[in-house]
Order: sequence, then C-alpha cells, then structure tokens
Amino acid sequence: MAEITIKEVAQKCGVGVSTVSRALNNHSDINPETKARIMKVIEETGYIPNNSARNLKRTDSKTIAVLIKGITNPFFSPAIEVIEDETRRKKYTMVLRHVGAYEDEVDVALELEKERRLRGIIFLGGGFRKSTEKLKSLNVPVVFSTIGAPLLDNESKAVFSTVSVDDMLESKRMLEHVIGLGHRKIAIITEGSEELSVGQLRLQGYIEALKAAKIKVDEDLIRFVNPNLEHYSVENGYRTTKNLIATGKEFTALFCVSDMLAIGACRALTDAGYKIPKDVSVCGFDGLGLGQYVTPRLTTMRQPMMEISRQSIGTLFDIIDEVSEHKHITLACELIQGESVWKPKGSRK
Amino acid sequence: MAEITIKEVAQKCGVGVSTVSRALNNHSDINPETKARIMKVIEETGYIPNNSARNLKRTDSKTIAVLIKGITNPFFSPAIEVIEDETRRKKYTMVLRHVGAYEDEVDVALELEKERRLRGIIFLGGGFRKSTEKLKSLNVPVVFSTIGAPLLDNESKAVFSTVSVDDMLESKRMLEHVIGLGHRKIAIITEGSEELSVGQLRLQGYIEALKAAKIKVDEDLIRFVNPNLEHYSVENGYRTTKNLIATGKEFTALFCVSDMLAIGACRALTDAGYKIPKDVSVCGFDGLGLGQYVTPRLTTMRQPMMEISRQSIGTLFDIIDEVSEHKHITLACELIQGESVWKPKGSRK
DNA sequence: TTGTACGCGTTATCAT
DNA sequence: ATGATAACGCGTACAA
Repeated sequence: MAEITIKEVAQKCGVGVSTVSRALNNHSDINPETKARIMKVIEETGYIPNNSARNLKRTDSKTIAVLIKGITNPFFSPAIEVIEDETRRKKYTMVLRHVGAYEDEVDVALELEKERRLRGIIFLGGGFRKSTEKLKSLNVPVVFSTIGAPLLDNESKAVFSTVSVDDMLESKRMLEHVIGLGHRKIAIITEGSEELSVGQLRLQGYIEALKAAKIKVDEDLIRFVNPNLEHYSVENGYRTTKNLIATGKEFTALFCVSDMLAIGACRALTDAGYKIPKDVSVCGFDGLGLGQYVTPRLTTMRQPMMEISRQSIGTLFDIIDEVSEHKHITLACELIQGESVWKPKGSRK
Repeated sequence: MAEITIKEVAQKCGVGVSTVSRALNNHSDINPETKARIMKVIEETGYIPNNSARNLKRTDSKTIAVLIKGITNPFFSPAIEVIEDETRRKKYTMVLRHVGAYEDEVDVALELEKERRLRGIIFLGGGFRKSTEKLKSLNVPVVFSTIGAPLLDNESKAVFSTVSVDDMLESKRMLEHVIGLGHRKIAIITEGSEELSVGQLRLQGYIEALKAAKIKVDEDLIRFVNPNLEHYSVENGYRTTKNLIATGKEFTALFCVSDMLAIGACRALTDAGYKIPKDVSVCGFDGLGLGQYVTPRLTTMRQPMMEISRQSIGTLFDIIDEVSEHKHITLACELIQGESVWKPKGSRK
C-alpha cells in the first residue's frame, strides 16, 4: 500500500507542498480556487496528514493534556467534559491520556510535553508525589485536581496549582454527622497505601473526629482494602466488609472512603442479615451520581466535581495567559443525607 | 528553557548521536562502558526522546491501538486489562484512545495509524458503521469487539474481524425467561438511535420473543432513552422509567437493555412505591459486576467480556502474524438470575 | 564499536 | 498567491 504524503498530493494538484500545507491549515494567503482543488484531491485520495511530522515541526500547538490515573475512572467523566468544553472554547486542543498503575504520571507528562508541544497539563486524581524536582522540569503550567494543598511545602506551592477538597476536614465532618446521631462504634474502610493518599487523609479525619468526641480509636475497626484489587471498587468494599464482619467485632456504623466501596459494603452487610440503616449505618464519600440511585440511597460527602474541574481549567488558562500565578483552591463538600445512615439501634436520641 | 535533544546529549558525552540512539534503544553493538556513561548523562540532564520524531522515523513500531467509544466506559475496563497483558506478552505496545461522541472512530484510527505506525486496531464498543469503504483504507488488521457479525455483508466480513455476542438472540432468551415466568405485559427501555445499535438489536430480540409467545407488541411499552443524556446511564434509566410510569400503562416486567439503565429503573419504580420483584420485575443486560452488589441483585444477561477481549486480541495477533484470516466469533451470554425478576403478581404459575 | 550523513513528512521562512 | 528549501529530532545505512 502506497503511503500517501503531502508531496504526492502536491504533485497530483500540480502545486507545491507549501500550498497544500496552507490549504490544510486554513491559512489566509491562498487562492480559494486552488484550495478547493486541493481539498478535492485530498478527499479523493483519502490523504491524512501525519501527526508525528506535524508535531515535530510545529512550534505553536495550543494543546493541553489531561492525565488521569487509572484506566477508566467513571468518577472523572463529568470533569473531563467540562474541561473539554472550556478547552474548545479557548480554541485549544485537549489530549486525554490514561496513566496505568505501573506508570509514573509525571514521566508520562514529560514525554507528552515533548511529543505534543503542550501548553499546560491537568492531573486528575492520582496520589501525591514526592518529586517536586521532576515537576519542575515540566516547563509548562501544571494543575492538580483533587490533590490536597494543605500538605505541600511552600516550594512546591510555587511550582504548580491545586484544586481540591480538604479530604481530612470533610471526612471529619462526615464522622461528626454520624457521631452526632449517637454512634460510638464506627468502623472505617480505607486504602492503606504507603503513599499519602486520599484514603490516608480521610482516615486521619476519621481519627480526629473520634478523638474530638472522646471515642477511643479501635484499631480493629480500621480496615484496609485489598491492594491487589482495584482499590475503590465495589468488590473490594464487599470483601473488606465481609472480613470485618467475620472478626465478630461490634459496630453500629461503617464509613467507606468511597461510594463504590460503600455499595459493596451494603451488599456484604445485607448478605449477613443486617438491615441498613436499622442495624448498621453505612456512609460513603465522593457523591457519585450512582449513589442516589441505589437502595438504600447513600449518605455521602459530595465532592463538587464540576466546580473542581471548572476551577482547574480556569486556573490553567489563567497561568498560560499569564493573568495569574499558581494558586491553591480548596472547595467545600456537601453532605448528602441519603437513607443509609440513621441513629444506632436502641438509641434514644 | 533549552529543549534538550539527542544531539546535545551526544556532545556532552563526546560521542556521536547514533551511539546515543543505540544506548537508548538497547542495541547490542555498543560498548557497555560507553552506554553507562551515556545513560548517566541522560539521567542527569533529564533528557527525554521526542516521540514524534521517533514515530516519524521508525518503520517497525510493534504497536496496536485500542479505540473505545465514549470517554470512560467502565464496562470495558476488564477487557482493556486483558488486551494490555496479552499485548505486553507479545512484546508489543498498546495505545489506548477514547473516541468522543462527536468523533468518527474510523477517522481517528486512520490518523493514529499514520502517526504511530500501527500494526493492528481493536474497536471496543461503538455502533455499526456504514463505511466499509473507509475501513478498507486502514491497511492494518481490524477487530471489532462486541459488534454483531450477523448483519454484515460478505464483503465486509472479509475486511475485518468481529468478536461479539448475538444481541438479538440473547435478548430474546432474556425475554423467554421472563415470559416463562408468566409475564405478558412487558415493557422495554432501549436506545432509539437511527444507527443500527445494540439497543436496536436487543429491541428486535424483545419483539421476536413476544411474537413467538403470541403476545401483542404494545408500542406504548417500548420506551426510548433521552438521546441528550448519556444513553446507558442510571440517570437515563431513571428518567425514562419515570416517564413510563407516568403514562399509567400497566406492566408487570421491565426489560432494560443495560444494567445501568436497570439500576436507574429500579430507583424510579421504588420511588413510585413498587416493590421489586413483587410488583414489577426488572431485568438488565451486560452483566456488570456492579449488578450483583446492588439491592435487589440484578437479573441480567452477562456478556463474557473477558472471553470477548481474549478472543479479540488473539484474533488480531493471528492476523498480524498471518496464521489466520479474518474471522467472526460469536460467544454465548449467561443468564444471571438475580433477585429482580420473579413471577408476576397474582400468578398461579 | 563508533561516527557521518541522509531522510522520515510536515511547517515556516524566504523568495518570487 | 505560490514554490523552493531549510529545519524539526530521531534512527539507521554505511563508512571508518
């Protein structure tokens, strides 16, 4: 099969390659007739420009990249749409790249930056990284979405932006709600990675809330998901809850650090004969749309994903356009009171 | 910021560019010492090869592409993993590309083929396309996953492979199960796009099953999702079911052509005071893991996603390696009897 | 084992 | 308005 190039199109049209290039890139200085003729030939031959060559040559790309940790995280779908719309409005192009579990997101970004002449990058999700060093070598603006700023040192804060919720605080708020209803024996299912993850932060919030309420933190009620499964999956929620139940430990409420985990937890509890929330209360975190369709509706802490993404892309363009420096935005979550949390059994409250 | 290239690395090392290239690409004909020295400089300088230049130059890329319709469809996550593993085992590279709703997947493939020197392509999901013409201009093997072969003409069949389930037949089987329990007034929620979609096929199966059972097809019980929302989302299932209920039409069972729709439907029915399956039976299609965690557990037709993806990548490599021609594989679904379907109210069966 | 030189397909620059 | 030509950064024949 003959690989058709711009050269051959030019020959077929009896014009020079630069003229074809002009036609392709909507340059103004070209005769409309010539352009029409060229476009016709392009249509006929099915010629498609080689992006590698384009990217290699181009100086001004007007593209930003969005990197998502995890192959396919439904949590971010709405966020991506918002970012895409705004990108288009700005006449930029967006490239979406999923970062596998085994890949380093910054490395991927570095590669992509060279390859596509990026103007900016948004990281969606993913853990905190240690290497401010590496991030610095990215010489385009970077915005982290849903990565907490509180823990960053000042040096880091000047290198990139963040838009996030305060995981620790919001988790604490969730617990305060549960404690306020009278619960004292509250279990938690979280992620136990060594990296400082949102799971860890939410665990911190849990501990703080208990301590503030003078409730003894019981290690047995802190359960970690199976790191070999997808961390925040229903299956992991189910299994971890089953294990928790198997310990025989008593608890009247269960806090899952994600809604998916909570749905799995509900299944495990229901299977074991518990009524939710009559026997056990279950709460989640994230505020996935799905949570309000399942039975019982989930009580959860909703992250303002739309607002997060809107602020993220806004911040990125502000920095690209040099109308602002790096900033760190923290947005508030909203407690959604579903039907999965109620007063503990026998409570007179 | 100085864009660092292979040339500068070569200079810093006092060697030629080809030596650096050799070091980068693990060539054998290079002095280990030289290589070590070069790698050290690369490390220090943070040099990263430009992929555009590489792709432009390379003739032998050993990459395949997986194109997924829709930004982030959780349905395909496990499939992707299977494909990725097998690709790695074959010492190939996989590039994953999401195709937006407004993009033409074949166009994207065409572009990617030139850009990355692809050896093969797998399409995951997406509608049937009309343009066999365009597909032919892809000069690498193509496999469609979860696209039915039955409807393809012979010409098409020689141009690409398919691995799928027989949507019409399996949908019919689902209905036979429901009818077998005694239901006669059965509603369906499906997708009403003009394109010949899986939704349309499943609707066909529904109609055939009713006809075979001598049940009159009632147009009022055939409901289409809102095309402006994500077609197979819980929200769409919820809204469409609400509309159905609002018509006042009587039905004892509801068939949703996807599990997500079914979950949304359950919510709407529950909100309206119906008990599932006592008052109304609800069944889905797909066999998402999630369906077995929600309450009630979904009765659904499970697509063997793992097997589909295994066969897809296997077929692709068979064709690449020229050990086989294009083929069309149809796999059977498995009826999962959850708790959402039971005999109709008042039935004596 | 290593270096030189050419070309991959395109866009940008500079003529015309 | 159009054409010739020099890059873009890299891999690879070929020469050394």
